[in-house]
Amino acid sequence: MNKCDQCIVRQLTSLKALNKEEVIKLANSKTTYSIKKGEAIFEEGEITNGVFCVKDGIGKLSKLSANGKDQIVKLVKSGELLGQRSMISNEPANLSAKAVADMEVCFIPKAEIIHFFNNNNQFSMNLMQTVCEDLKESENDKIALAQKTVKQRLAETLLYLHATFGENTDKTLKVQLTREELAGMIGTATESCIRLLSDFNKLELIELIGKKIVLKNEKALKKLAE
Amino acid sequence: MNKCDQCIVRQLTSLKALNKEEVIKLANSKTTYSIKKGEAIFEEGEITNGVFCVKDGIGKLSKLSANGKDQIVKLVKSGELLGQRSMISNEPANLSAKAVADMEVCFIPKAEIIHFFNNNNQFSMNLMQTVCEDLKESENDKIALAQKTVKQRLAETLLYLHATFGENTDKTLKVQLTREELAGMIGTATESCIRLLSDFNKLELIELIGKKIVLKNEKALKKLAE
DNA sequence: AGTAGCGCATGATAAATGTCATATTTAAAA
DNA sequence: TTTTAAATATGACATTTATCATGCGCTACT
Repeated sequence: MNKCDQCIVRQLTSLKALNKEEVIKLANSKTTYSIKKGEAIFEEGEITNGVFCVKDGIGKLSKLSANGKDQIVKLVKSGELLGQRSMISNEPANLSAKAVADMEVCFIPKAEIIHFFNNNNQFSMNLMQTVCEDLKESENDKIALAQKTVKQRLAETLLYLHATFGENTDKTLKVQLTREELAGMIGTATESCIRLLSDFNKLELIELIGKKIVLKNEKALKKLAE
Repeated sequence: MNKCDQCIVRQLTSLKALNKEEVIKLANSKTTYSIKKGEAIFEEGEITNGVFCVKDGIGKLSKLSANGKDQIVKLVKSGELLGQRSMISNEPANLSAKAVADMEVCFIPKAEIIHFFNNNNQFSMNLMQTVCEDLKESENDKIALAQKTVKQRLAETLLYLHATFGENTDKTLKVQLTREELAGMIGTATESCIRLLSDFNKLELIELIGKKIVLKNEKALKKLAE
């Protein structure tokens, strides 16, 4: 079995506060899953009864809206926990979690998390802080959505994707989202997103290599995003 | 001194989990403030070093954006805690808190909250749950901003104001926001907001009595908001 | 009473964004 | 390889929303 005490990713999460004994408990209760690109970890409305720790890959949290569009609320990468909110609130998942790139995740049952939360102050404080961090980010996103134009949000999102997930050796963005997904992140129509990418391309802010994207002028993008 | 054990509002917050001894500790450390309509409880960037428990009145959490508009992120009423997020994250306030109607708030120093958090599992779980609730709401707002039209968001917001804050004896909404504030809540220009209110008025969905608003056809508003 | 200032209202217009139609390219499947 | 479907791209147009200009009606102050 994969021992959690050797897991580097654990150190990036709230779980870093666990002591030796707790880590053993964790290792005995967790289940590891491989999720292929496009597959779901859990769907909106499901009761998860635990959290998923992302070991590798990239995932998206999204919600299908009335008009049929899939709104991406957040992207996640290794070192993040998924499903904490629903678990704590005792509610079915508000969002779906799907893999944008092949993922490895560990499922940790609710009972374990609650036990750690009640018996390890550092852990509960860490967990609290991550949720608070998510809240802050969400509020700031809200403000951006309310006050920035689609163009500004696209520029901002491209910079965010580059800063958060990095680039390949050919300088293209490592996260490869479809135009539809990108549109879903910034809250616009797919065609509008494609059109603006073309504009950015013509202005040499970015370069489009097939479906891949290279940031060519980050400074100008930053200025555009304000 | 106002004893916290008699405070009805305390029962509505995470603080309901405190035992007798803790409530005495709370009563000895808290400070009560009166905030007049328009005044700030704290401003964006301030370090608050504690939380504010809203006893009475209505407040808004907002952020001034680059273009000079004040984006309202959330309204708060009695029974809510303010500034938990910043306190937990050890960061200056991300948002300003101002009174929309005269308020009474109690300030509770950080040290007390942290002490309760570390020594009372029920309290820490309650606090965690409120932050999770805020997060869920914020994510749902984000989706609405990204996918609904201004008209839909206005209808939704009017219904929310009615459901959350109720109405006066003359049926007008109890929260009295300026058109500018209302526009700031739904993320649009003041003029667009005014124009849509006029439209709703003409369609008899609402009635405008001076600056006050009466919901006349909730069913149709709900349908409009989808 | 006058007048200054602010919030509300509305028109005219421009700009941003969405929608529908239709190519074109890319990737997957047979 | 050929075939097919899906993703990307672009044009034309409709709709939504923002912006600028102006006027009205309060209310506060002198």
